[in-house]
Amino acid sequence: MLRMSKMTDYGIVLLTELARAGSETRTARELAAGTGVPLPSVSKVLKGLQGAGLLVSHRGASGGYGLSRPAEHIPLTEIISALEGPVSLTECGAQGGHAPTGTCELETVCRVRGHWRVINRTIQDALGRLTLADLCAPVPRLVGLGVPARPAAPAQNPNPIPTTAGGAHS
Amino acid sequence: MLRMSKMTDYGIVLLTELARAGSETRTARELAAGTGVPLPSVSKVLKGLQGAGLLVSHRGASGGYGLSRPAEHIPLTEIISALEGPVSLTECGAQGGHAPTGTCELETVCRVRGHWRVINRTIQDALGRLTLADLCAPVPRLVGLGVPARPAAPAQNPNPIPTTAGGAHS
DNA sequence: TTTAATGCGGACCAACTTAGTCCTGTTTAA
DNA sequence: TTAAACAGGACTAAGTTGGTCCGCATTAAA
Repeated sequence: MLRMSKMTDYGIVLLTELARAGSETRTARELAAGTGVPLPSVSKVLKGLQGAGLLVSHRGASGGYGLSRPAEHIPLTEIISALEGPVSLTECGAQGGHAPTGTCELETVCRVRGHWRVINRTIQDALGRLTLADLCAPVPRLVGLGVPARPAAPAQNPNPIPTTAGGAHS
Repeated sequence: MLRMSKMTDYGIVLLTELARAGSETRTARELAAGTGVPLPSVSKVLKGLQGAGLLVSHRGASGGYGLSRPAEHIPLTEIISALEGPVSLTECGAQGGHAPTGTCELETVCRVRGHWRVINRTIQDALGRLTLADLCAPVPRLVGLGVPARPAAPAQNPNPIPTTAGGAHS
């Protein structure tokens, strides 16, 4: 499935809500009400985003959270990696030092490893080119994602087999 | 972390090993010995790949597994989705029907959803452009991944903050 | 000065997922 | 007939995740 954790999903929803508030701050309570995310989880996610430097917080009465910089300057990769570590499909290729060489017991025989670095960078590039501001735009009219503007065809994929094993998982 | 499951990782390692064998078949036992992956797991993964149509199996004595088609015609997306469902960062955008509309309780308020479709397709494109044959090539000299050849800079990312929350997760 | 609202930093738990093991068929070449 | 190999389960242990809760520190306003 290759999915993000729910918390990261929450984080993105909360950030877009916050971006819509412009320079005003919002309390965790307000954001919970506005998005439908349960308050304790909102709290936890916001704390994480604050720790990563994406949000600034004001404590005390009439406190709240605000973006630390304009939404245009917050790339999607940074949001994701703030909440669940470096964007990487495999442990071994993670640049953050998650697998400090030696963790993967197959390392000596693994002939695939070098390729993951490239693949991971590709995904990071695609995700990093998208900012929080893009996610706030009303209609998904995203360009410059690194994929040539092109119809729905699977591009240079010359095999006629329907991608994704068809019914196996549906 | 955004990672694949270990089983999928195994699957890819096993498939490359199998691709190296050309048109010969290999037994689960041989593959386990050749890759270092524990035999029961090898068995499980191969069964999955067989069910998805990526492998053909021959039962009985001197049986074994072989690729169902040339490695050049097996895109990476198909391998991944065979072992862990459709390639998608979120449940709600998954094309396989995993979340049959209504699963996500935030659906009515979620303003981000439309964007995920685009993001997911981007990643699918990048991954689908790569085949098993590419993964077998000795050196990662991969082109045409959909990302314009470009230096290591994170592209249009003008913020000075070190991506990935720095020490928080390392 | 007091009060109440708010974020901070944890500990904690239940549920789910994952990786791994094992067992009993069935098939098939020798 | 035999043994090697795949097929298809059930099962378990460990880890992760999502979610809850609590007491504390901070601060604006009454």
